[in-house]
Amino acid sequence: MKLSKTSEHAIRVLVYMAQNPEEQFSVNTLHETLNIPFKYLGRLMPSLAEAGFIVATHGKNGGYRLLSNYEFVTIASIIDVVDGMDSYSECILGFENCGDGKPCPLHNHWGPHRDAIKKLWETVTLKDLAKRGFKI
Amino acid sequence: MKLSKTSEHAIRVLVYMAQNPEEQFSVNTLHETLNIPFKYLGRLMPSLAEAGFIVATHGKNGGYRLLSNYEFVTIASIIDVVDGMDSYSECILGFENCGDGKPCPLHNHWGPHRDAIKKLWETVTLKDLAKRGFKI
DNA sequence: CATAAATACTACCTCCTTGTAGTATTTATA
DNA sequence: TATAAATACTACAAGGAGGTAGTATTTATG
Repeated sequence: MKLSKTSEHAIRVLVYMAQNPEEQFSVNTLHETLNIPFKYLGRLMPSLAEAGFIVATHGKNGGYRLLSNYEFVTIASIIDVVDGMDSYSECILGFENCGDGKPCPLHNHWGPHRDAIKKLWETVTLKDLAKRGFKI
Repeated sequence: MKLSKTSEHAIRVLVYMAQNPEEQFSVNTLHETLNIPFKYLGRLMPSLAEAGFIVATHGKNGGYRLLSNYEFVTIASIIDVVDGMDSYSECILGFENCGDGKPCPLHNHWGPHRDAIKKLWETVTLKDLAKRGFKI
């Protein structure tokens, strides 16, 4: 029922960056602004770059900048990179082949909620979340 | 987005027992029927007994039996014992004081789903789930 | 009373997540 | 060209979840 800490961090960083999508941010700035451990963030950012959300500039005055497709980056695509989206398709009781044909006791109760949340994450984009006035 | 393995086990055990609520089950029987590790189950059951879901009979021919209030035992009360229900009230991004007044970027999207699932777990009882034909 | 079969307890092991530390590499600039 | 400031890489440490193992305790029964 929770995101991993790493997913929380990733979403917060990217939403924060999306509030000033043209700006370049150093890891140190993000660390100080968002209260995310510096070294941990320094390991997360390259994976977000590899995933195609951001791009790094090396050397002095370097940092990270959002890619221009950020308007279409969904929460699901972020979770997918960090945690994986598997749990949003799987049985809540862990049965491999639970489904409409052979449901577990919770299947009919849980399925609609799980699907609704999955669809939510697949629909909401960084742009949707980048409005000011939110706690980041 | 997942229950812990231990919660999965606890729910499966209790739903299975609720299908024959008068019967007494040994840990070994439950282990073999439900494919839950014997020793792990042997540690889980006393905690379910302490929580008031089941009662143990010691010695030869002993085992566990559901208590008579099982009809009113909710999924939430089981999760509460094993995992805790805290995450069903907390902010999805981990903000301590996220709320309607000072929402995080996901608060308005996530809150309704989180609340709906919490209500579901607080509503569904072992009796509701004990119907036959389910995969246990 | 001895034995068998059951729960109860305690210690340990492994893996994953989170976080920390140090060092290498890259690049702007005085 | 030397320095400073940034990312990149790699190893390690702490803690919790899941699982294993062994032993103690309880009790029915021959």
